[in-house]
Amino acid sequence: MIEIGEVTVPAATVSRLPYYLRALRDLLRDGVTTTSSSALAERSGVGSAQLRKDLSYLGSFGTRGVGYEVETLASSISTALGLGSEHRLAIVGVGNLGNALANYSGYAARGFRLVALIDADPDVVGRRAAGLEVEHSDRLEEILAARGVSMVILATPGAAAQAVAERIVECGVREILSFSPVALQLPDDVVVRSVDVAGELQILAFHAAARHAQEGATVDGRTAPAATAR
Amino acid sequence: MIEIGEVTVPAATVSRLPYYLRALRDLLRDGVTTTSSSALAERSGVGSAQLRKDLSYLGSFGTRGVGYEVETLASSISTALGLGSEHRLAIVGVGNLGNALANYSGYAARGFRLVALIDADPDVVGRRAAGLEVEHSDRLEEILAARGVSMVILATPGAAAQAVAERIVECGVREILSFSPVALQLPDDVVVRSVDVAGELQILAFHAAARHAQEGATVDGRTAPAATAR
DNA sequence: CGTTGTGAACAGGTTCACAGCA
DNA sequence: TGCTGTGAACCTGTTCACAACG
Repeated sequence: MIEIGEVTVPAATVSRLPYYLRALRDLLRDGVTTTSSSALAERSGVGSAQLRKDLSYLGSFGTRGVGYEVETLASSISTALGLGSEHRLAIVGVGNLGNALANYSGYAARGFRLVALIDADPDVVGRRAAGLEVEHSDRLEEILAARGVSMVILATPGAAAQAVAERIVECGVREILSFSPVALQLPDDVVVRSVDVAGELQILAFHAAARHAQEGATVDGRTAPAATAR
Repeated sequence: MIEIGEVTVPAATVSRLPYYLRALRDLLRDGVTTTSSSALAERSGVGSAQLRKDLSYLGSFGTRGVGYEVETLASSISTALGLGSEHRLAIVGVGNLGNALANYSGYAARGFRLVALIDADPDVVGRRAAGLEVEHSDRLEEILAARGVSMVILATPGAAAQAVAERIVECGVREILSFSPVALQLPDDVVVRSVDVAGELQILAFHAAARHAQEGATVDGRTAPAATAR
């Protein structure tokens, strides 16, 4: 649970707000002005009760018997998410993935501004992407301070991640989105969201194995790749 | 909860198995042969009770008073995750992100084999990445069938995602890792894991807003500037 | 002894079902 | 009438604390 102002919002709710916001923006684009919890929930991939309960943590935005005004609700969620103020973003680690993330075009529309690209590899330093030049990580502290960076996307190799993260935190950054597959040890007040592509694939592999185990069992009784039983 | 063989494993547990596996591989690399639940938990970023409970769903792997043998445990988890058999992988949508994902080098080591790159853009078709040539999505069904693809990474623009996903499912693929920021409407037996970079940033923004609201409130009631430590 | 494996207590999140209201 | 907002019931997952045991 996360406190904001005098309200408390469950972490699970916060993690769904971006879905609602996206669905609302799609509706706006399509010229829809009013929607209902069930219609919006379907677009967001959740249940309608879930959606209403989530919104109830932020306030009361709908009209009973009618539904929600798309534009109003979108801006309310947007405000709750803190997208009113601009967040200045740096990408540290500009390999394949960091480069792809730099070229992502959706930052500005969502209140983020990419202001620095940083890497340790001399071959990468000096390259340009997204209108920025990649700068050397020796100057990391200087750059983060000068550009007023408040959020960092960390896309370094795993071996470098912990050390770099510590330097970043030392600069006062408290929100990090990490793509490095390591559990970062950082002070409690630092928020780290972690995206791990290989891990996601492994989770899918587990589901595949479960499916095959079941089919194997029901179809012909032979063992499919399964858990080492107890 | 997910059934595999005669065992039932909570989804939350499955989502942590990759962390444990990674930590174990790091230990192996460092030549460590034995570890304890608390040491392994620390490396994985979870509590030790959590780790032991998670492992208990898969079986009993440790020695009381001693701990776990790193290699044995790693291979047990690996088997549970279905990484024994090879999973044939296609990337659909080879833009910035798809390209970066194609160049990721860790697939083979984790039991995945990238066997096709597919895109709808004629400018992209024909390019090479990771030893493969990008092929046109007109031939998607043909390619997935011929290569025995069982898992797909979907990295198309949002507008195309739903339609492409339906074609993929039609080919018998039941595990999809999507990077497109839309809630895919697919049959219940299809497992979709979704990674949304913009969404993750928005969640971080919420945390930043919460932090500022608190500081602003306690400091002087006005909105506080940047997060200079607490 | 020291560490695992696990029942039992707890916490958090989801779903239900309906009262409240335009 | 129909949809929102929400207390209460339910369910899932986490943490505690200790018995089991090499």
